[in-house]
Amino acid sequence: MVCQVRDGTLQVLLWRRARAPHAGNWSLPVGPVGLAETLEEAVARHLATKVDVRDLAHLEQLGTWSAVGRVPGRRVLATSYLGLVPTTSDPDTPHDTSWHRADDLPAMAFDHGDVVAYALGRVRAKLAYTNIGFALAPEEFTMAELSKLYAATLGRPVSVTNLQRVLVRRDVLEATGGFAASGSAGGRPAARYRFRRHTLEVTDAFPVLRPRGPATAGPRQPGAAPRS
Amino acid sequence: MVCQVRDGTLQVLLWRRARAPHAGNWSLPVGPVGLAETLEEAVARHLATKVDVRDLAHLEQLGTWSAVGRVPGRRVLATSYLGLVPTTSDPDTPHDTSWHRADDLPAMAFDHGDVVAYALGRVRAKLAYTNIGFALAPEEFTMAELSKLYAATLGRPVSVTNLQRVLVRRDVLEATGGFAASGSAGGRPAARYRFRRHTLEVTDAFPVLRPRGPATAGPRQPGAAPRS
DNA sequence: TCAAAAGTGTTCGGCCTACACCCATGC
DNA sequence: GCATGGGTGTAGGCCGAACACTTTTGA
Repeated sequence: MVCQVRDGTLQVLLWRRARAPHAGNWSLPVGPVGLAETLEEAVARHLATKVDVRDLAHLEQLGTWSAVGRVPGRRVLATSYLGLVPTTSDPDTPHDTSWHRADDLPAMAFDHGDVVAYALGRVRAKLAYTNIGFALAPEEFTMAELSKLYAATLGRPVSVTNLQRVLVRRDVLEATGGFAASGSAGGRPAARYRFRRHTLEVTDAFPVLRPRGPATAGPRQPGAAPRS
Repeated sequence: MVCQVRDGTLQVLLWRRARAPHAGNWSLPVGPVGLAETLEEAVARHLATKVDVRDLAHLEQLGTWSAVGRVPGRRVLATSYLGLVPTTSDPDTPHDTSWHRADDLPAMAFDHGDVVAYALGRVRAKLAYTNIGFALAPEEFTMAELSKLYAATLGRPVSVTNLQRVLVRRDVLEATGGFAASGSAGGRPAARYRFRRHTLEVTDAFPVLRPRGPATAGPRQPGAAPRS
């Protein structure tokens, strides 16, 4: 399942099926695995050739669906993946595919509705305890822009102030030193930030039942303050 | 991958392969999926018939491994599962299978070492934010016993005091009203507890970036997506 | 000088750890 | 009594949410 923040909302790329079963219904992009490729390679291949998605900033496996009747007529196991595309990418999708708002999805073919619901839950959860935002955001951004991106993904407003503090304290973001120009209405220019790393990391593992670490061991010490 | 707390340590059930490839090496119990069964049904079937594991208190999918050369000679995709067995169960395992301490595992066939490492990480993580302990613990227990179980799984000591407070606050445990007998050395009798629910629940979804709920909303509600 | 937008200081509350202290039992 | 083990009270720390306040710009 490929998703991207477009026009201020989280959207999912769907494909309208041409043939039976479920002809005319929306489904996720799918395809078979070759004998000489991994699942990840197969996913990347199908996405690139079928829907022109070549800028996957993150790809992770969700799970394998195996209900016996999930595809009528024959036995098909399907392993689903979550792919994230940054806002700066705009694939040249074919006519039978289009983006759909995550909060307004159509009925879907097979068990793809379950897959999408699971995937959306996972992205939203991971925003809270990993640096997964790197895969949705552009290379550089202001905190206001990042807040809008998070809000679009989560489906609710996100405080700019607290977002900045949390992500900087966790060392997920760093200031680039650059500033965005003020708008025509004036206002203080916004500092530009970037994600420190562009591979998925758990930045805040759940802390319960762990003994309190020695005060010196904490890599919790922040870097330099974002002002210079 | 089946695991259980035995003799105060977390152990994994392994099977010694008789034939090539990897003859003589330890591997996880495996088996093919039938055309008319789900993956979960296939796992339960193989575990029951091959290694007499019939008391799976919890079974969850881990992921699908697809490296091209993972099985020499032919293409095999494998979907791995995590199965948990409570301490009260003692399967009658055949001669070619045996339990191995999680902290002292042998070299393993195929990519099974990776699977085991991944599974152990998942169990340990989920102890912190779900009620997954129900699948390892007996029906009733004292807090001292549960603490030993957690310690065995996590590989480090767990404070009885704080474990009790955390799990009761989250409404994961409830007192049965019964008491364990004091030992011969005396001491106050320990209250007996049980897990309130015996299906996996996220009891403490990661709270970051969420607006503060209305104070009247009571204890935290579950329902967020699983984190993994 | 004022409005607008960004960033910081500070308070508040929740939750978890640690540790001291109280309770119940057998000898 | 007193040792032994279980349970509770309480203090301290960390972290995040909320919000007021300061900073920096354009008109």
